Amino acid sequence: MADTEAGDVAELRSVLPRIMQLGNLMNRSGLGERAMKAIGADLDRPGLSIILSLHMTGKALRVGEIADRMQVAGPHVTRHLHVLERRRLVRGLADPDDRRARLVELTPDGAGIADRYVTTLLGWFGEALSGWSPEDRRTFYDLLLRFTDDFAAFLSATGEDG
Amino acid sequence: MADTEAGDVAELRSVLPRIMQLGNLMNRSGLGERAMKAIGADLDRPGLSIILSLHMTGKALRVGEIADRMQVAGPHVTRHLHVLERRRLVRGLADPDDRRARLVELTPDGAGIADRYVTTLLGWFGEALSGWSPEDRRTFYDLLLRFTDDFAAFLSATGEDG
DNA sequence: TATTGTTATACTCTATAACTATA
DNA sequence: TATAGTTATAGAGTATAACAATA
Repeated sequence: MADTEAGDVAELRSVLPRIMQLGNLMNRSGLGERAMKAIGADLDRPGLSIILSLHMTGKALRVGEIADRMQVAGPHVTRHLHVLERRRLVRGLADPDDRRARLVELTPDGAGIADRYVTTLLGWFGEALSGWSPEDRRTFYDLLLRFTDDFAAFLSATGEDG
Repeated sequence: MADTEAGDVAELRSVLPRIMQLGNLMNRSGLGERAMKAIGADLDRPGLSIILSLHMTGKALRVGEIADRMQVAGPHVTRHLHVLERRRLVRGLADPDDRRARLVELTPDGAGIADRYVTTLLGWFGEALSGWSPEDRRTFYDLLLRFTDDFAAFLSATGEDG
């Protein structure tokens, strides 16, 4: 048992850099810029992030909800929404239930960009995984889902009290 | 075959948000700040990133090599190295082979912070995975390694020519 | 002439504070 | 009095340009 624990830690230690690397590949590394270029769009990262939040949710969101999903402060979203609205990629609606709030939704143009962006990224992942067996892909998807769920749950469980 | 392909794409589409989420958990989400707090250190993110680069490589690096690993421009590294040097977390050495270059290495203090940081993160991952069977962990580690390798290889293969 | 690194400068991203309108 | 959002302001992170020293 002690051996098993020690082995696990050693193994995990060798994996940690890869998890970090994956995080960097997704965020830094110019992956997003490359995909934007591939689809002929030129949004900055905050703008893209807003559009993807709306796209992945599939419905109109309040400004605060977008900020929560992006994990940024409210004013940051407000500012970038101005740009997106001017470019007719999103539009604001009144919230019938609360007149303080503002609902934001994608225009067809905005939805098109989001969809092409996601499709491009999917294509790249598919190519990177083209040498994998269907079983390995499936297993990887399952375990990755489980891992993100468990890790996010751990973080939120330990984040509030300790 | 067509069905298999379509199924794969649909599956991948459902996984992509999780890969993005994992990237966000690693980079945004305050995970790093939390770990810094847990070990009683107070480095900013660029400083931490420099120290981790040195720690993971395990040897002295040139300024340009650090910048490459962090995927940032050179002057950014130079600036933050000043701070780290003033705090005695890294120190610069002359490169005997090339007098233009400067080698940077961790001091014991710097190495201590890097090690405690990594150990803290490892502990958290271990806790998040505490409900997993050893077989599932092992499989996840293997596939994650393979995925980051394959994806990084795909990006660098397609990045230069097309 | 090309490369390593630094200094100087400017731009992007994001947070905090102060405020307005509605609840 | 509390909440949703905006405006104004400030600070961190990062890039580009200009330069110095060595190759």
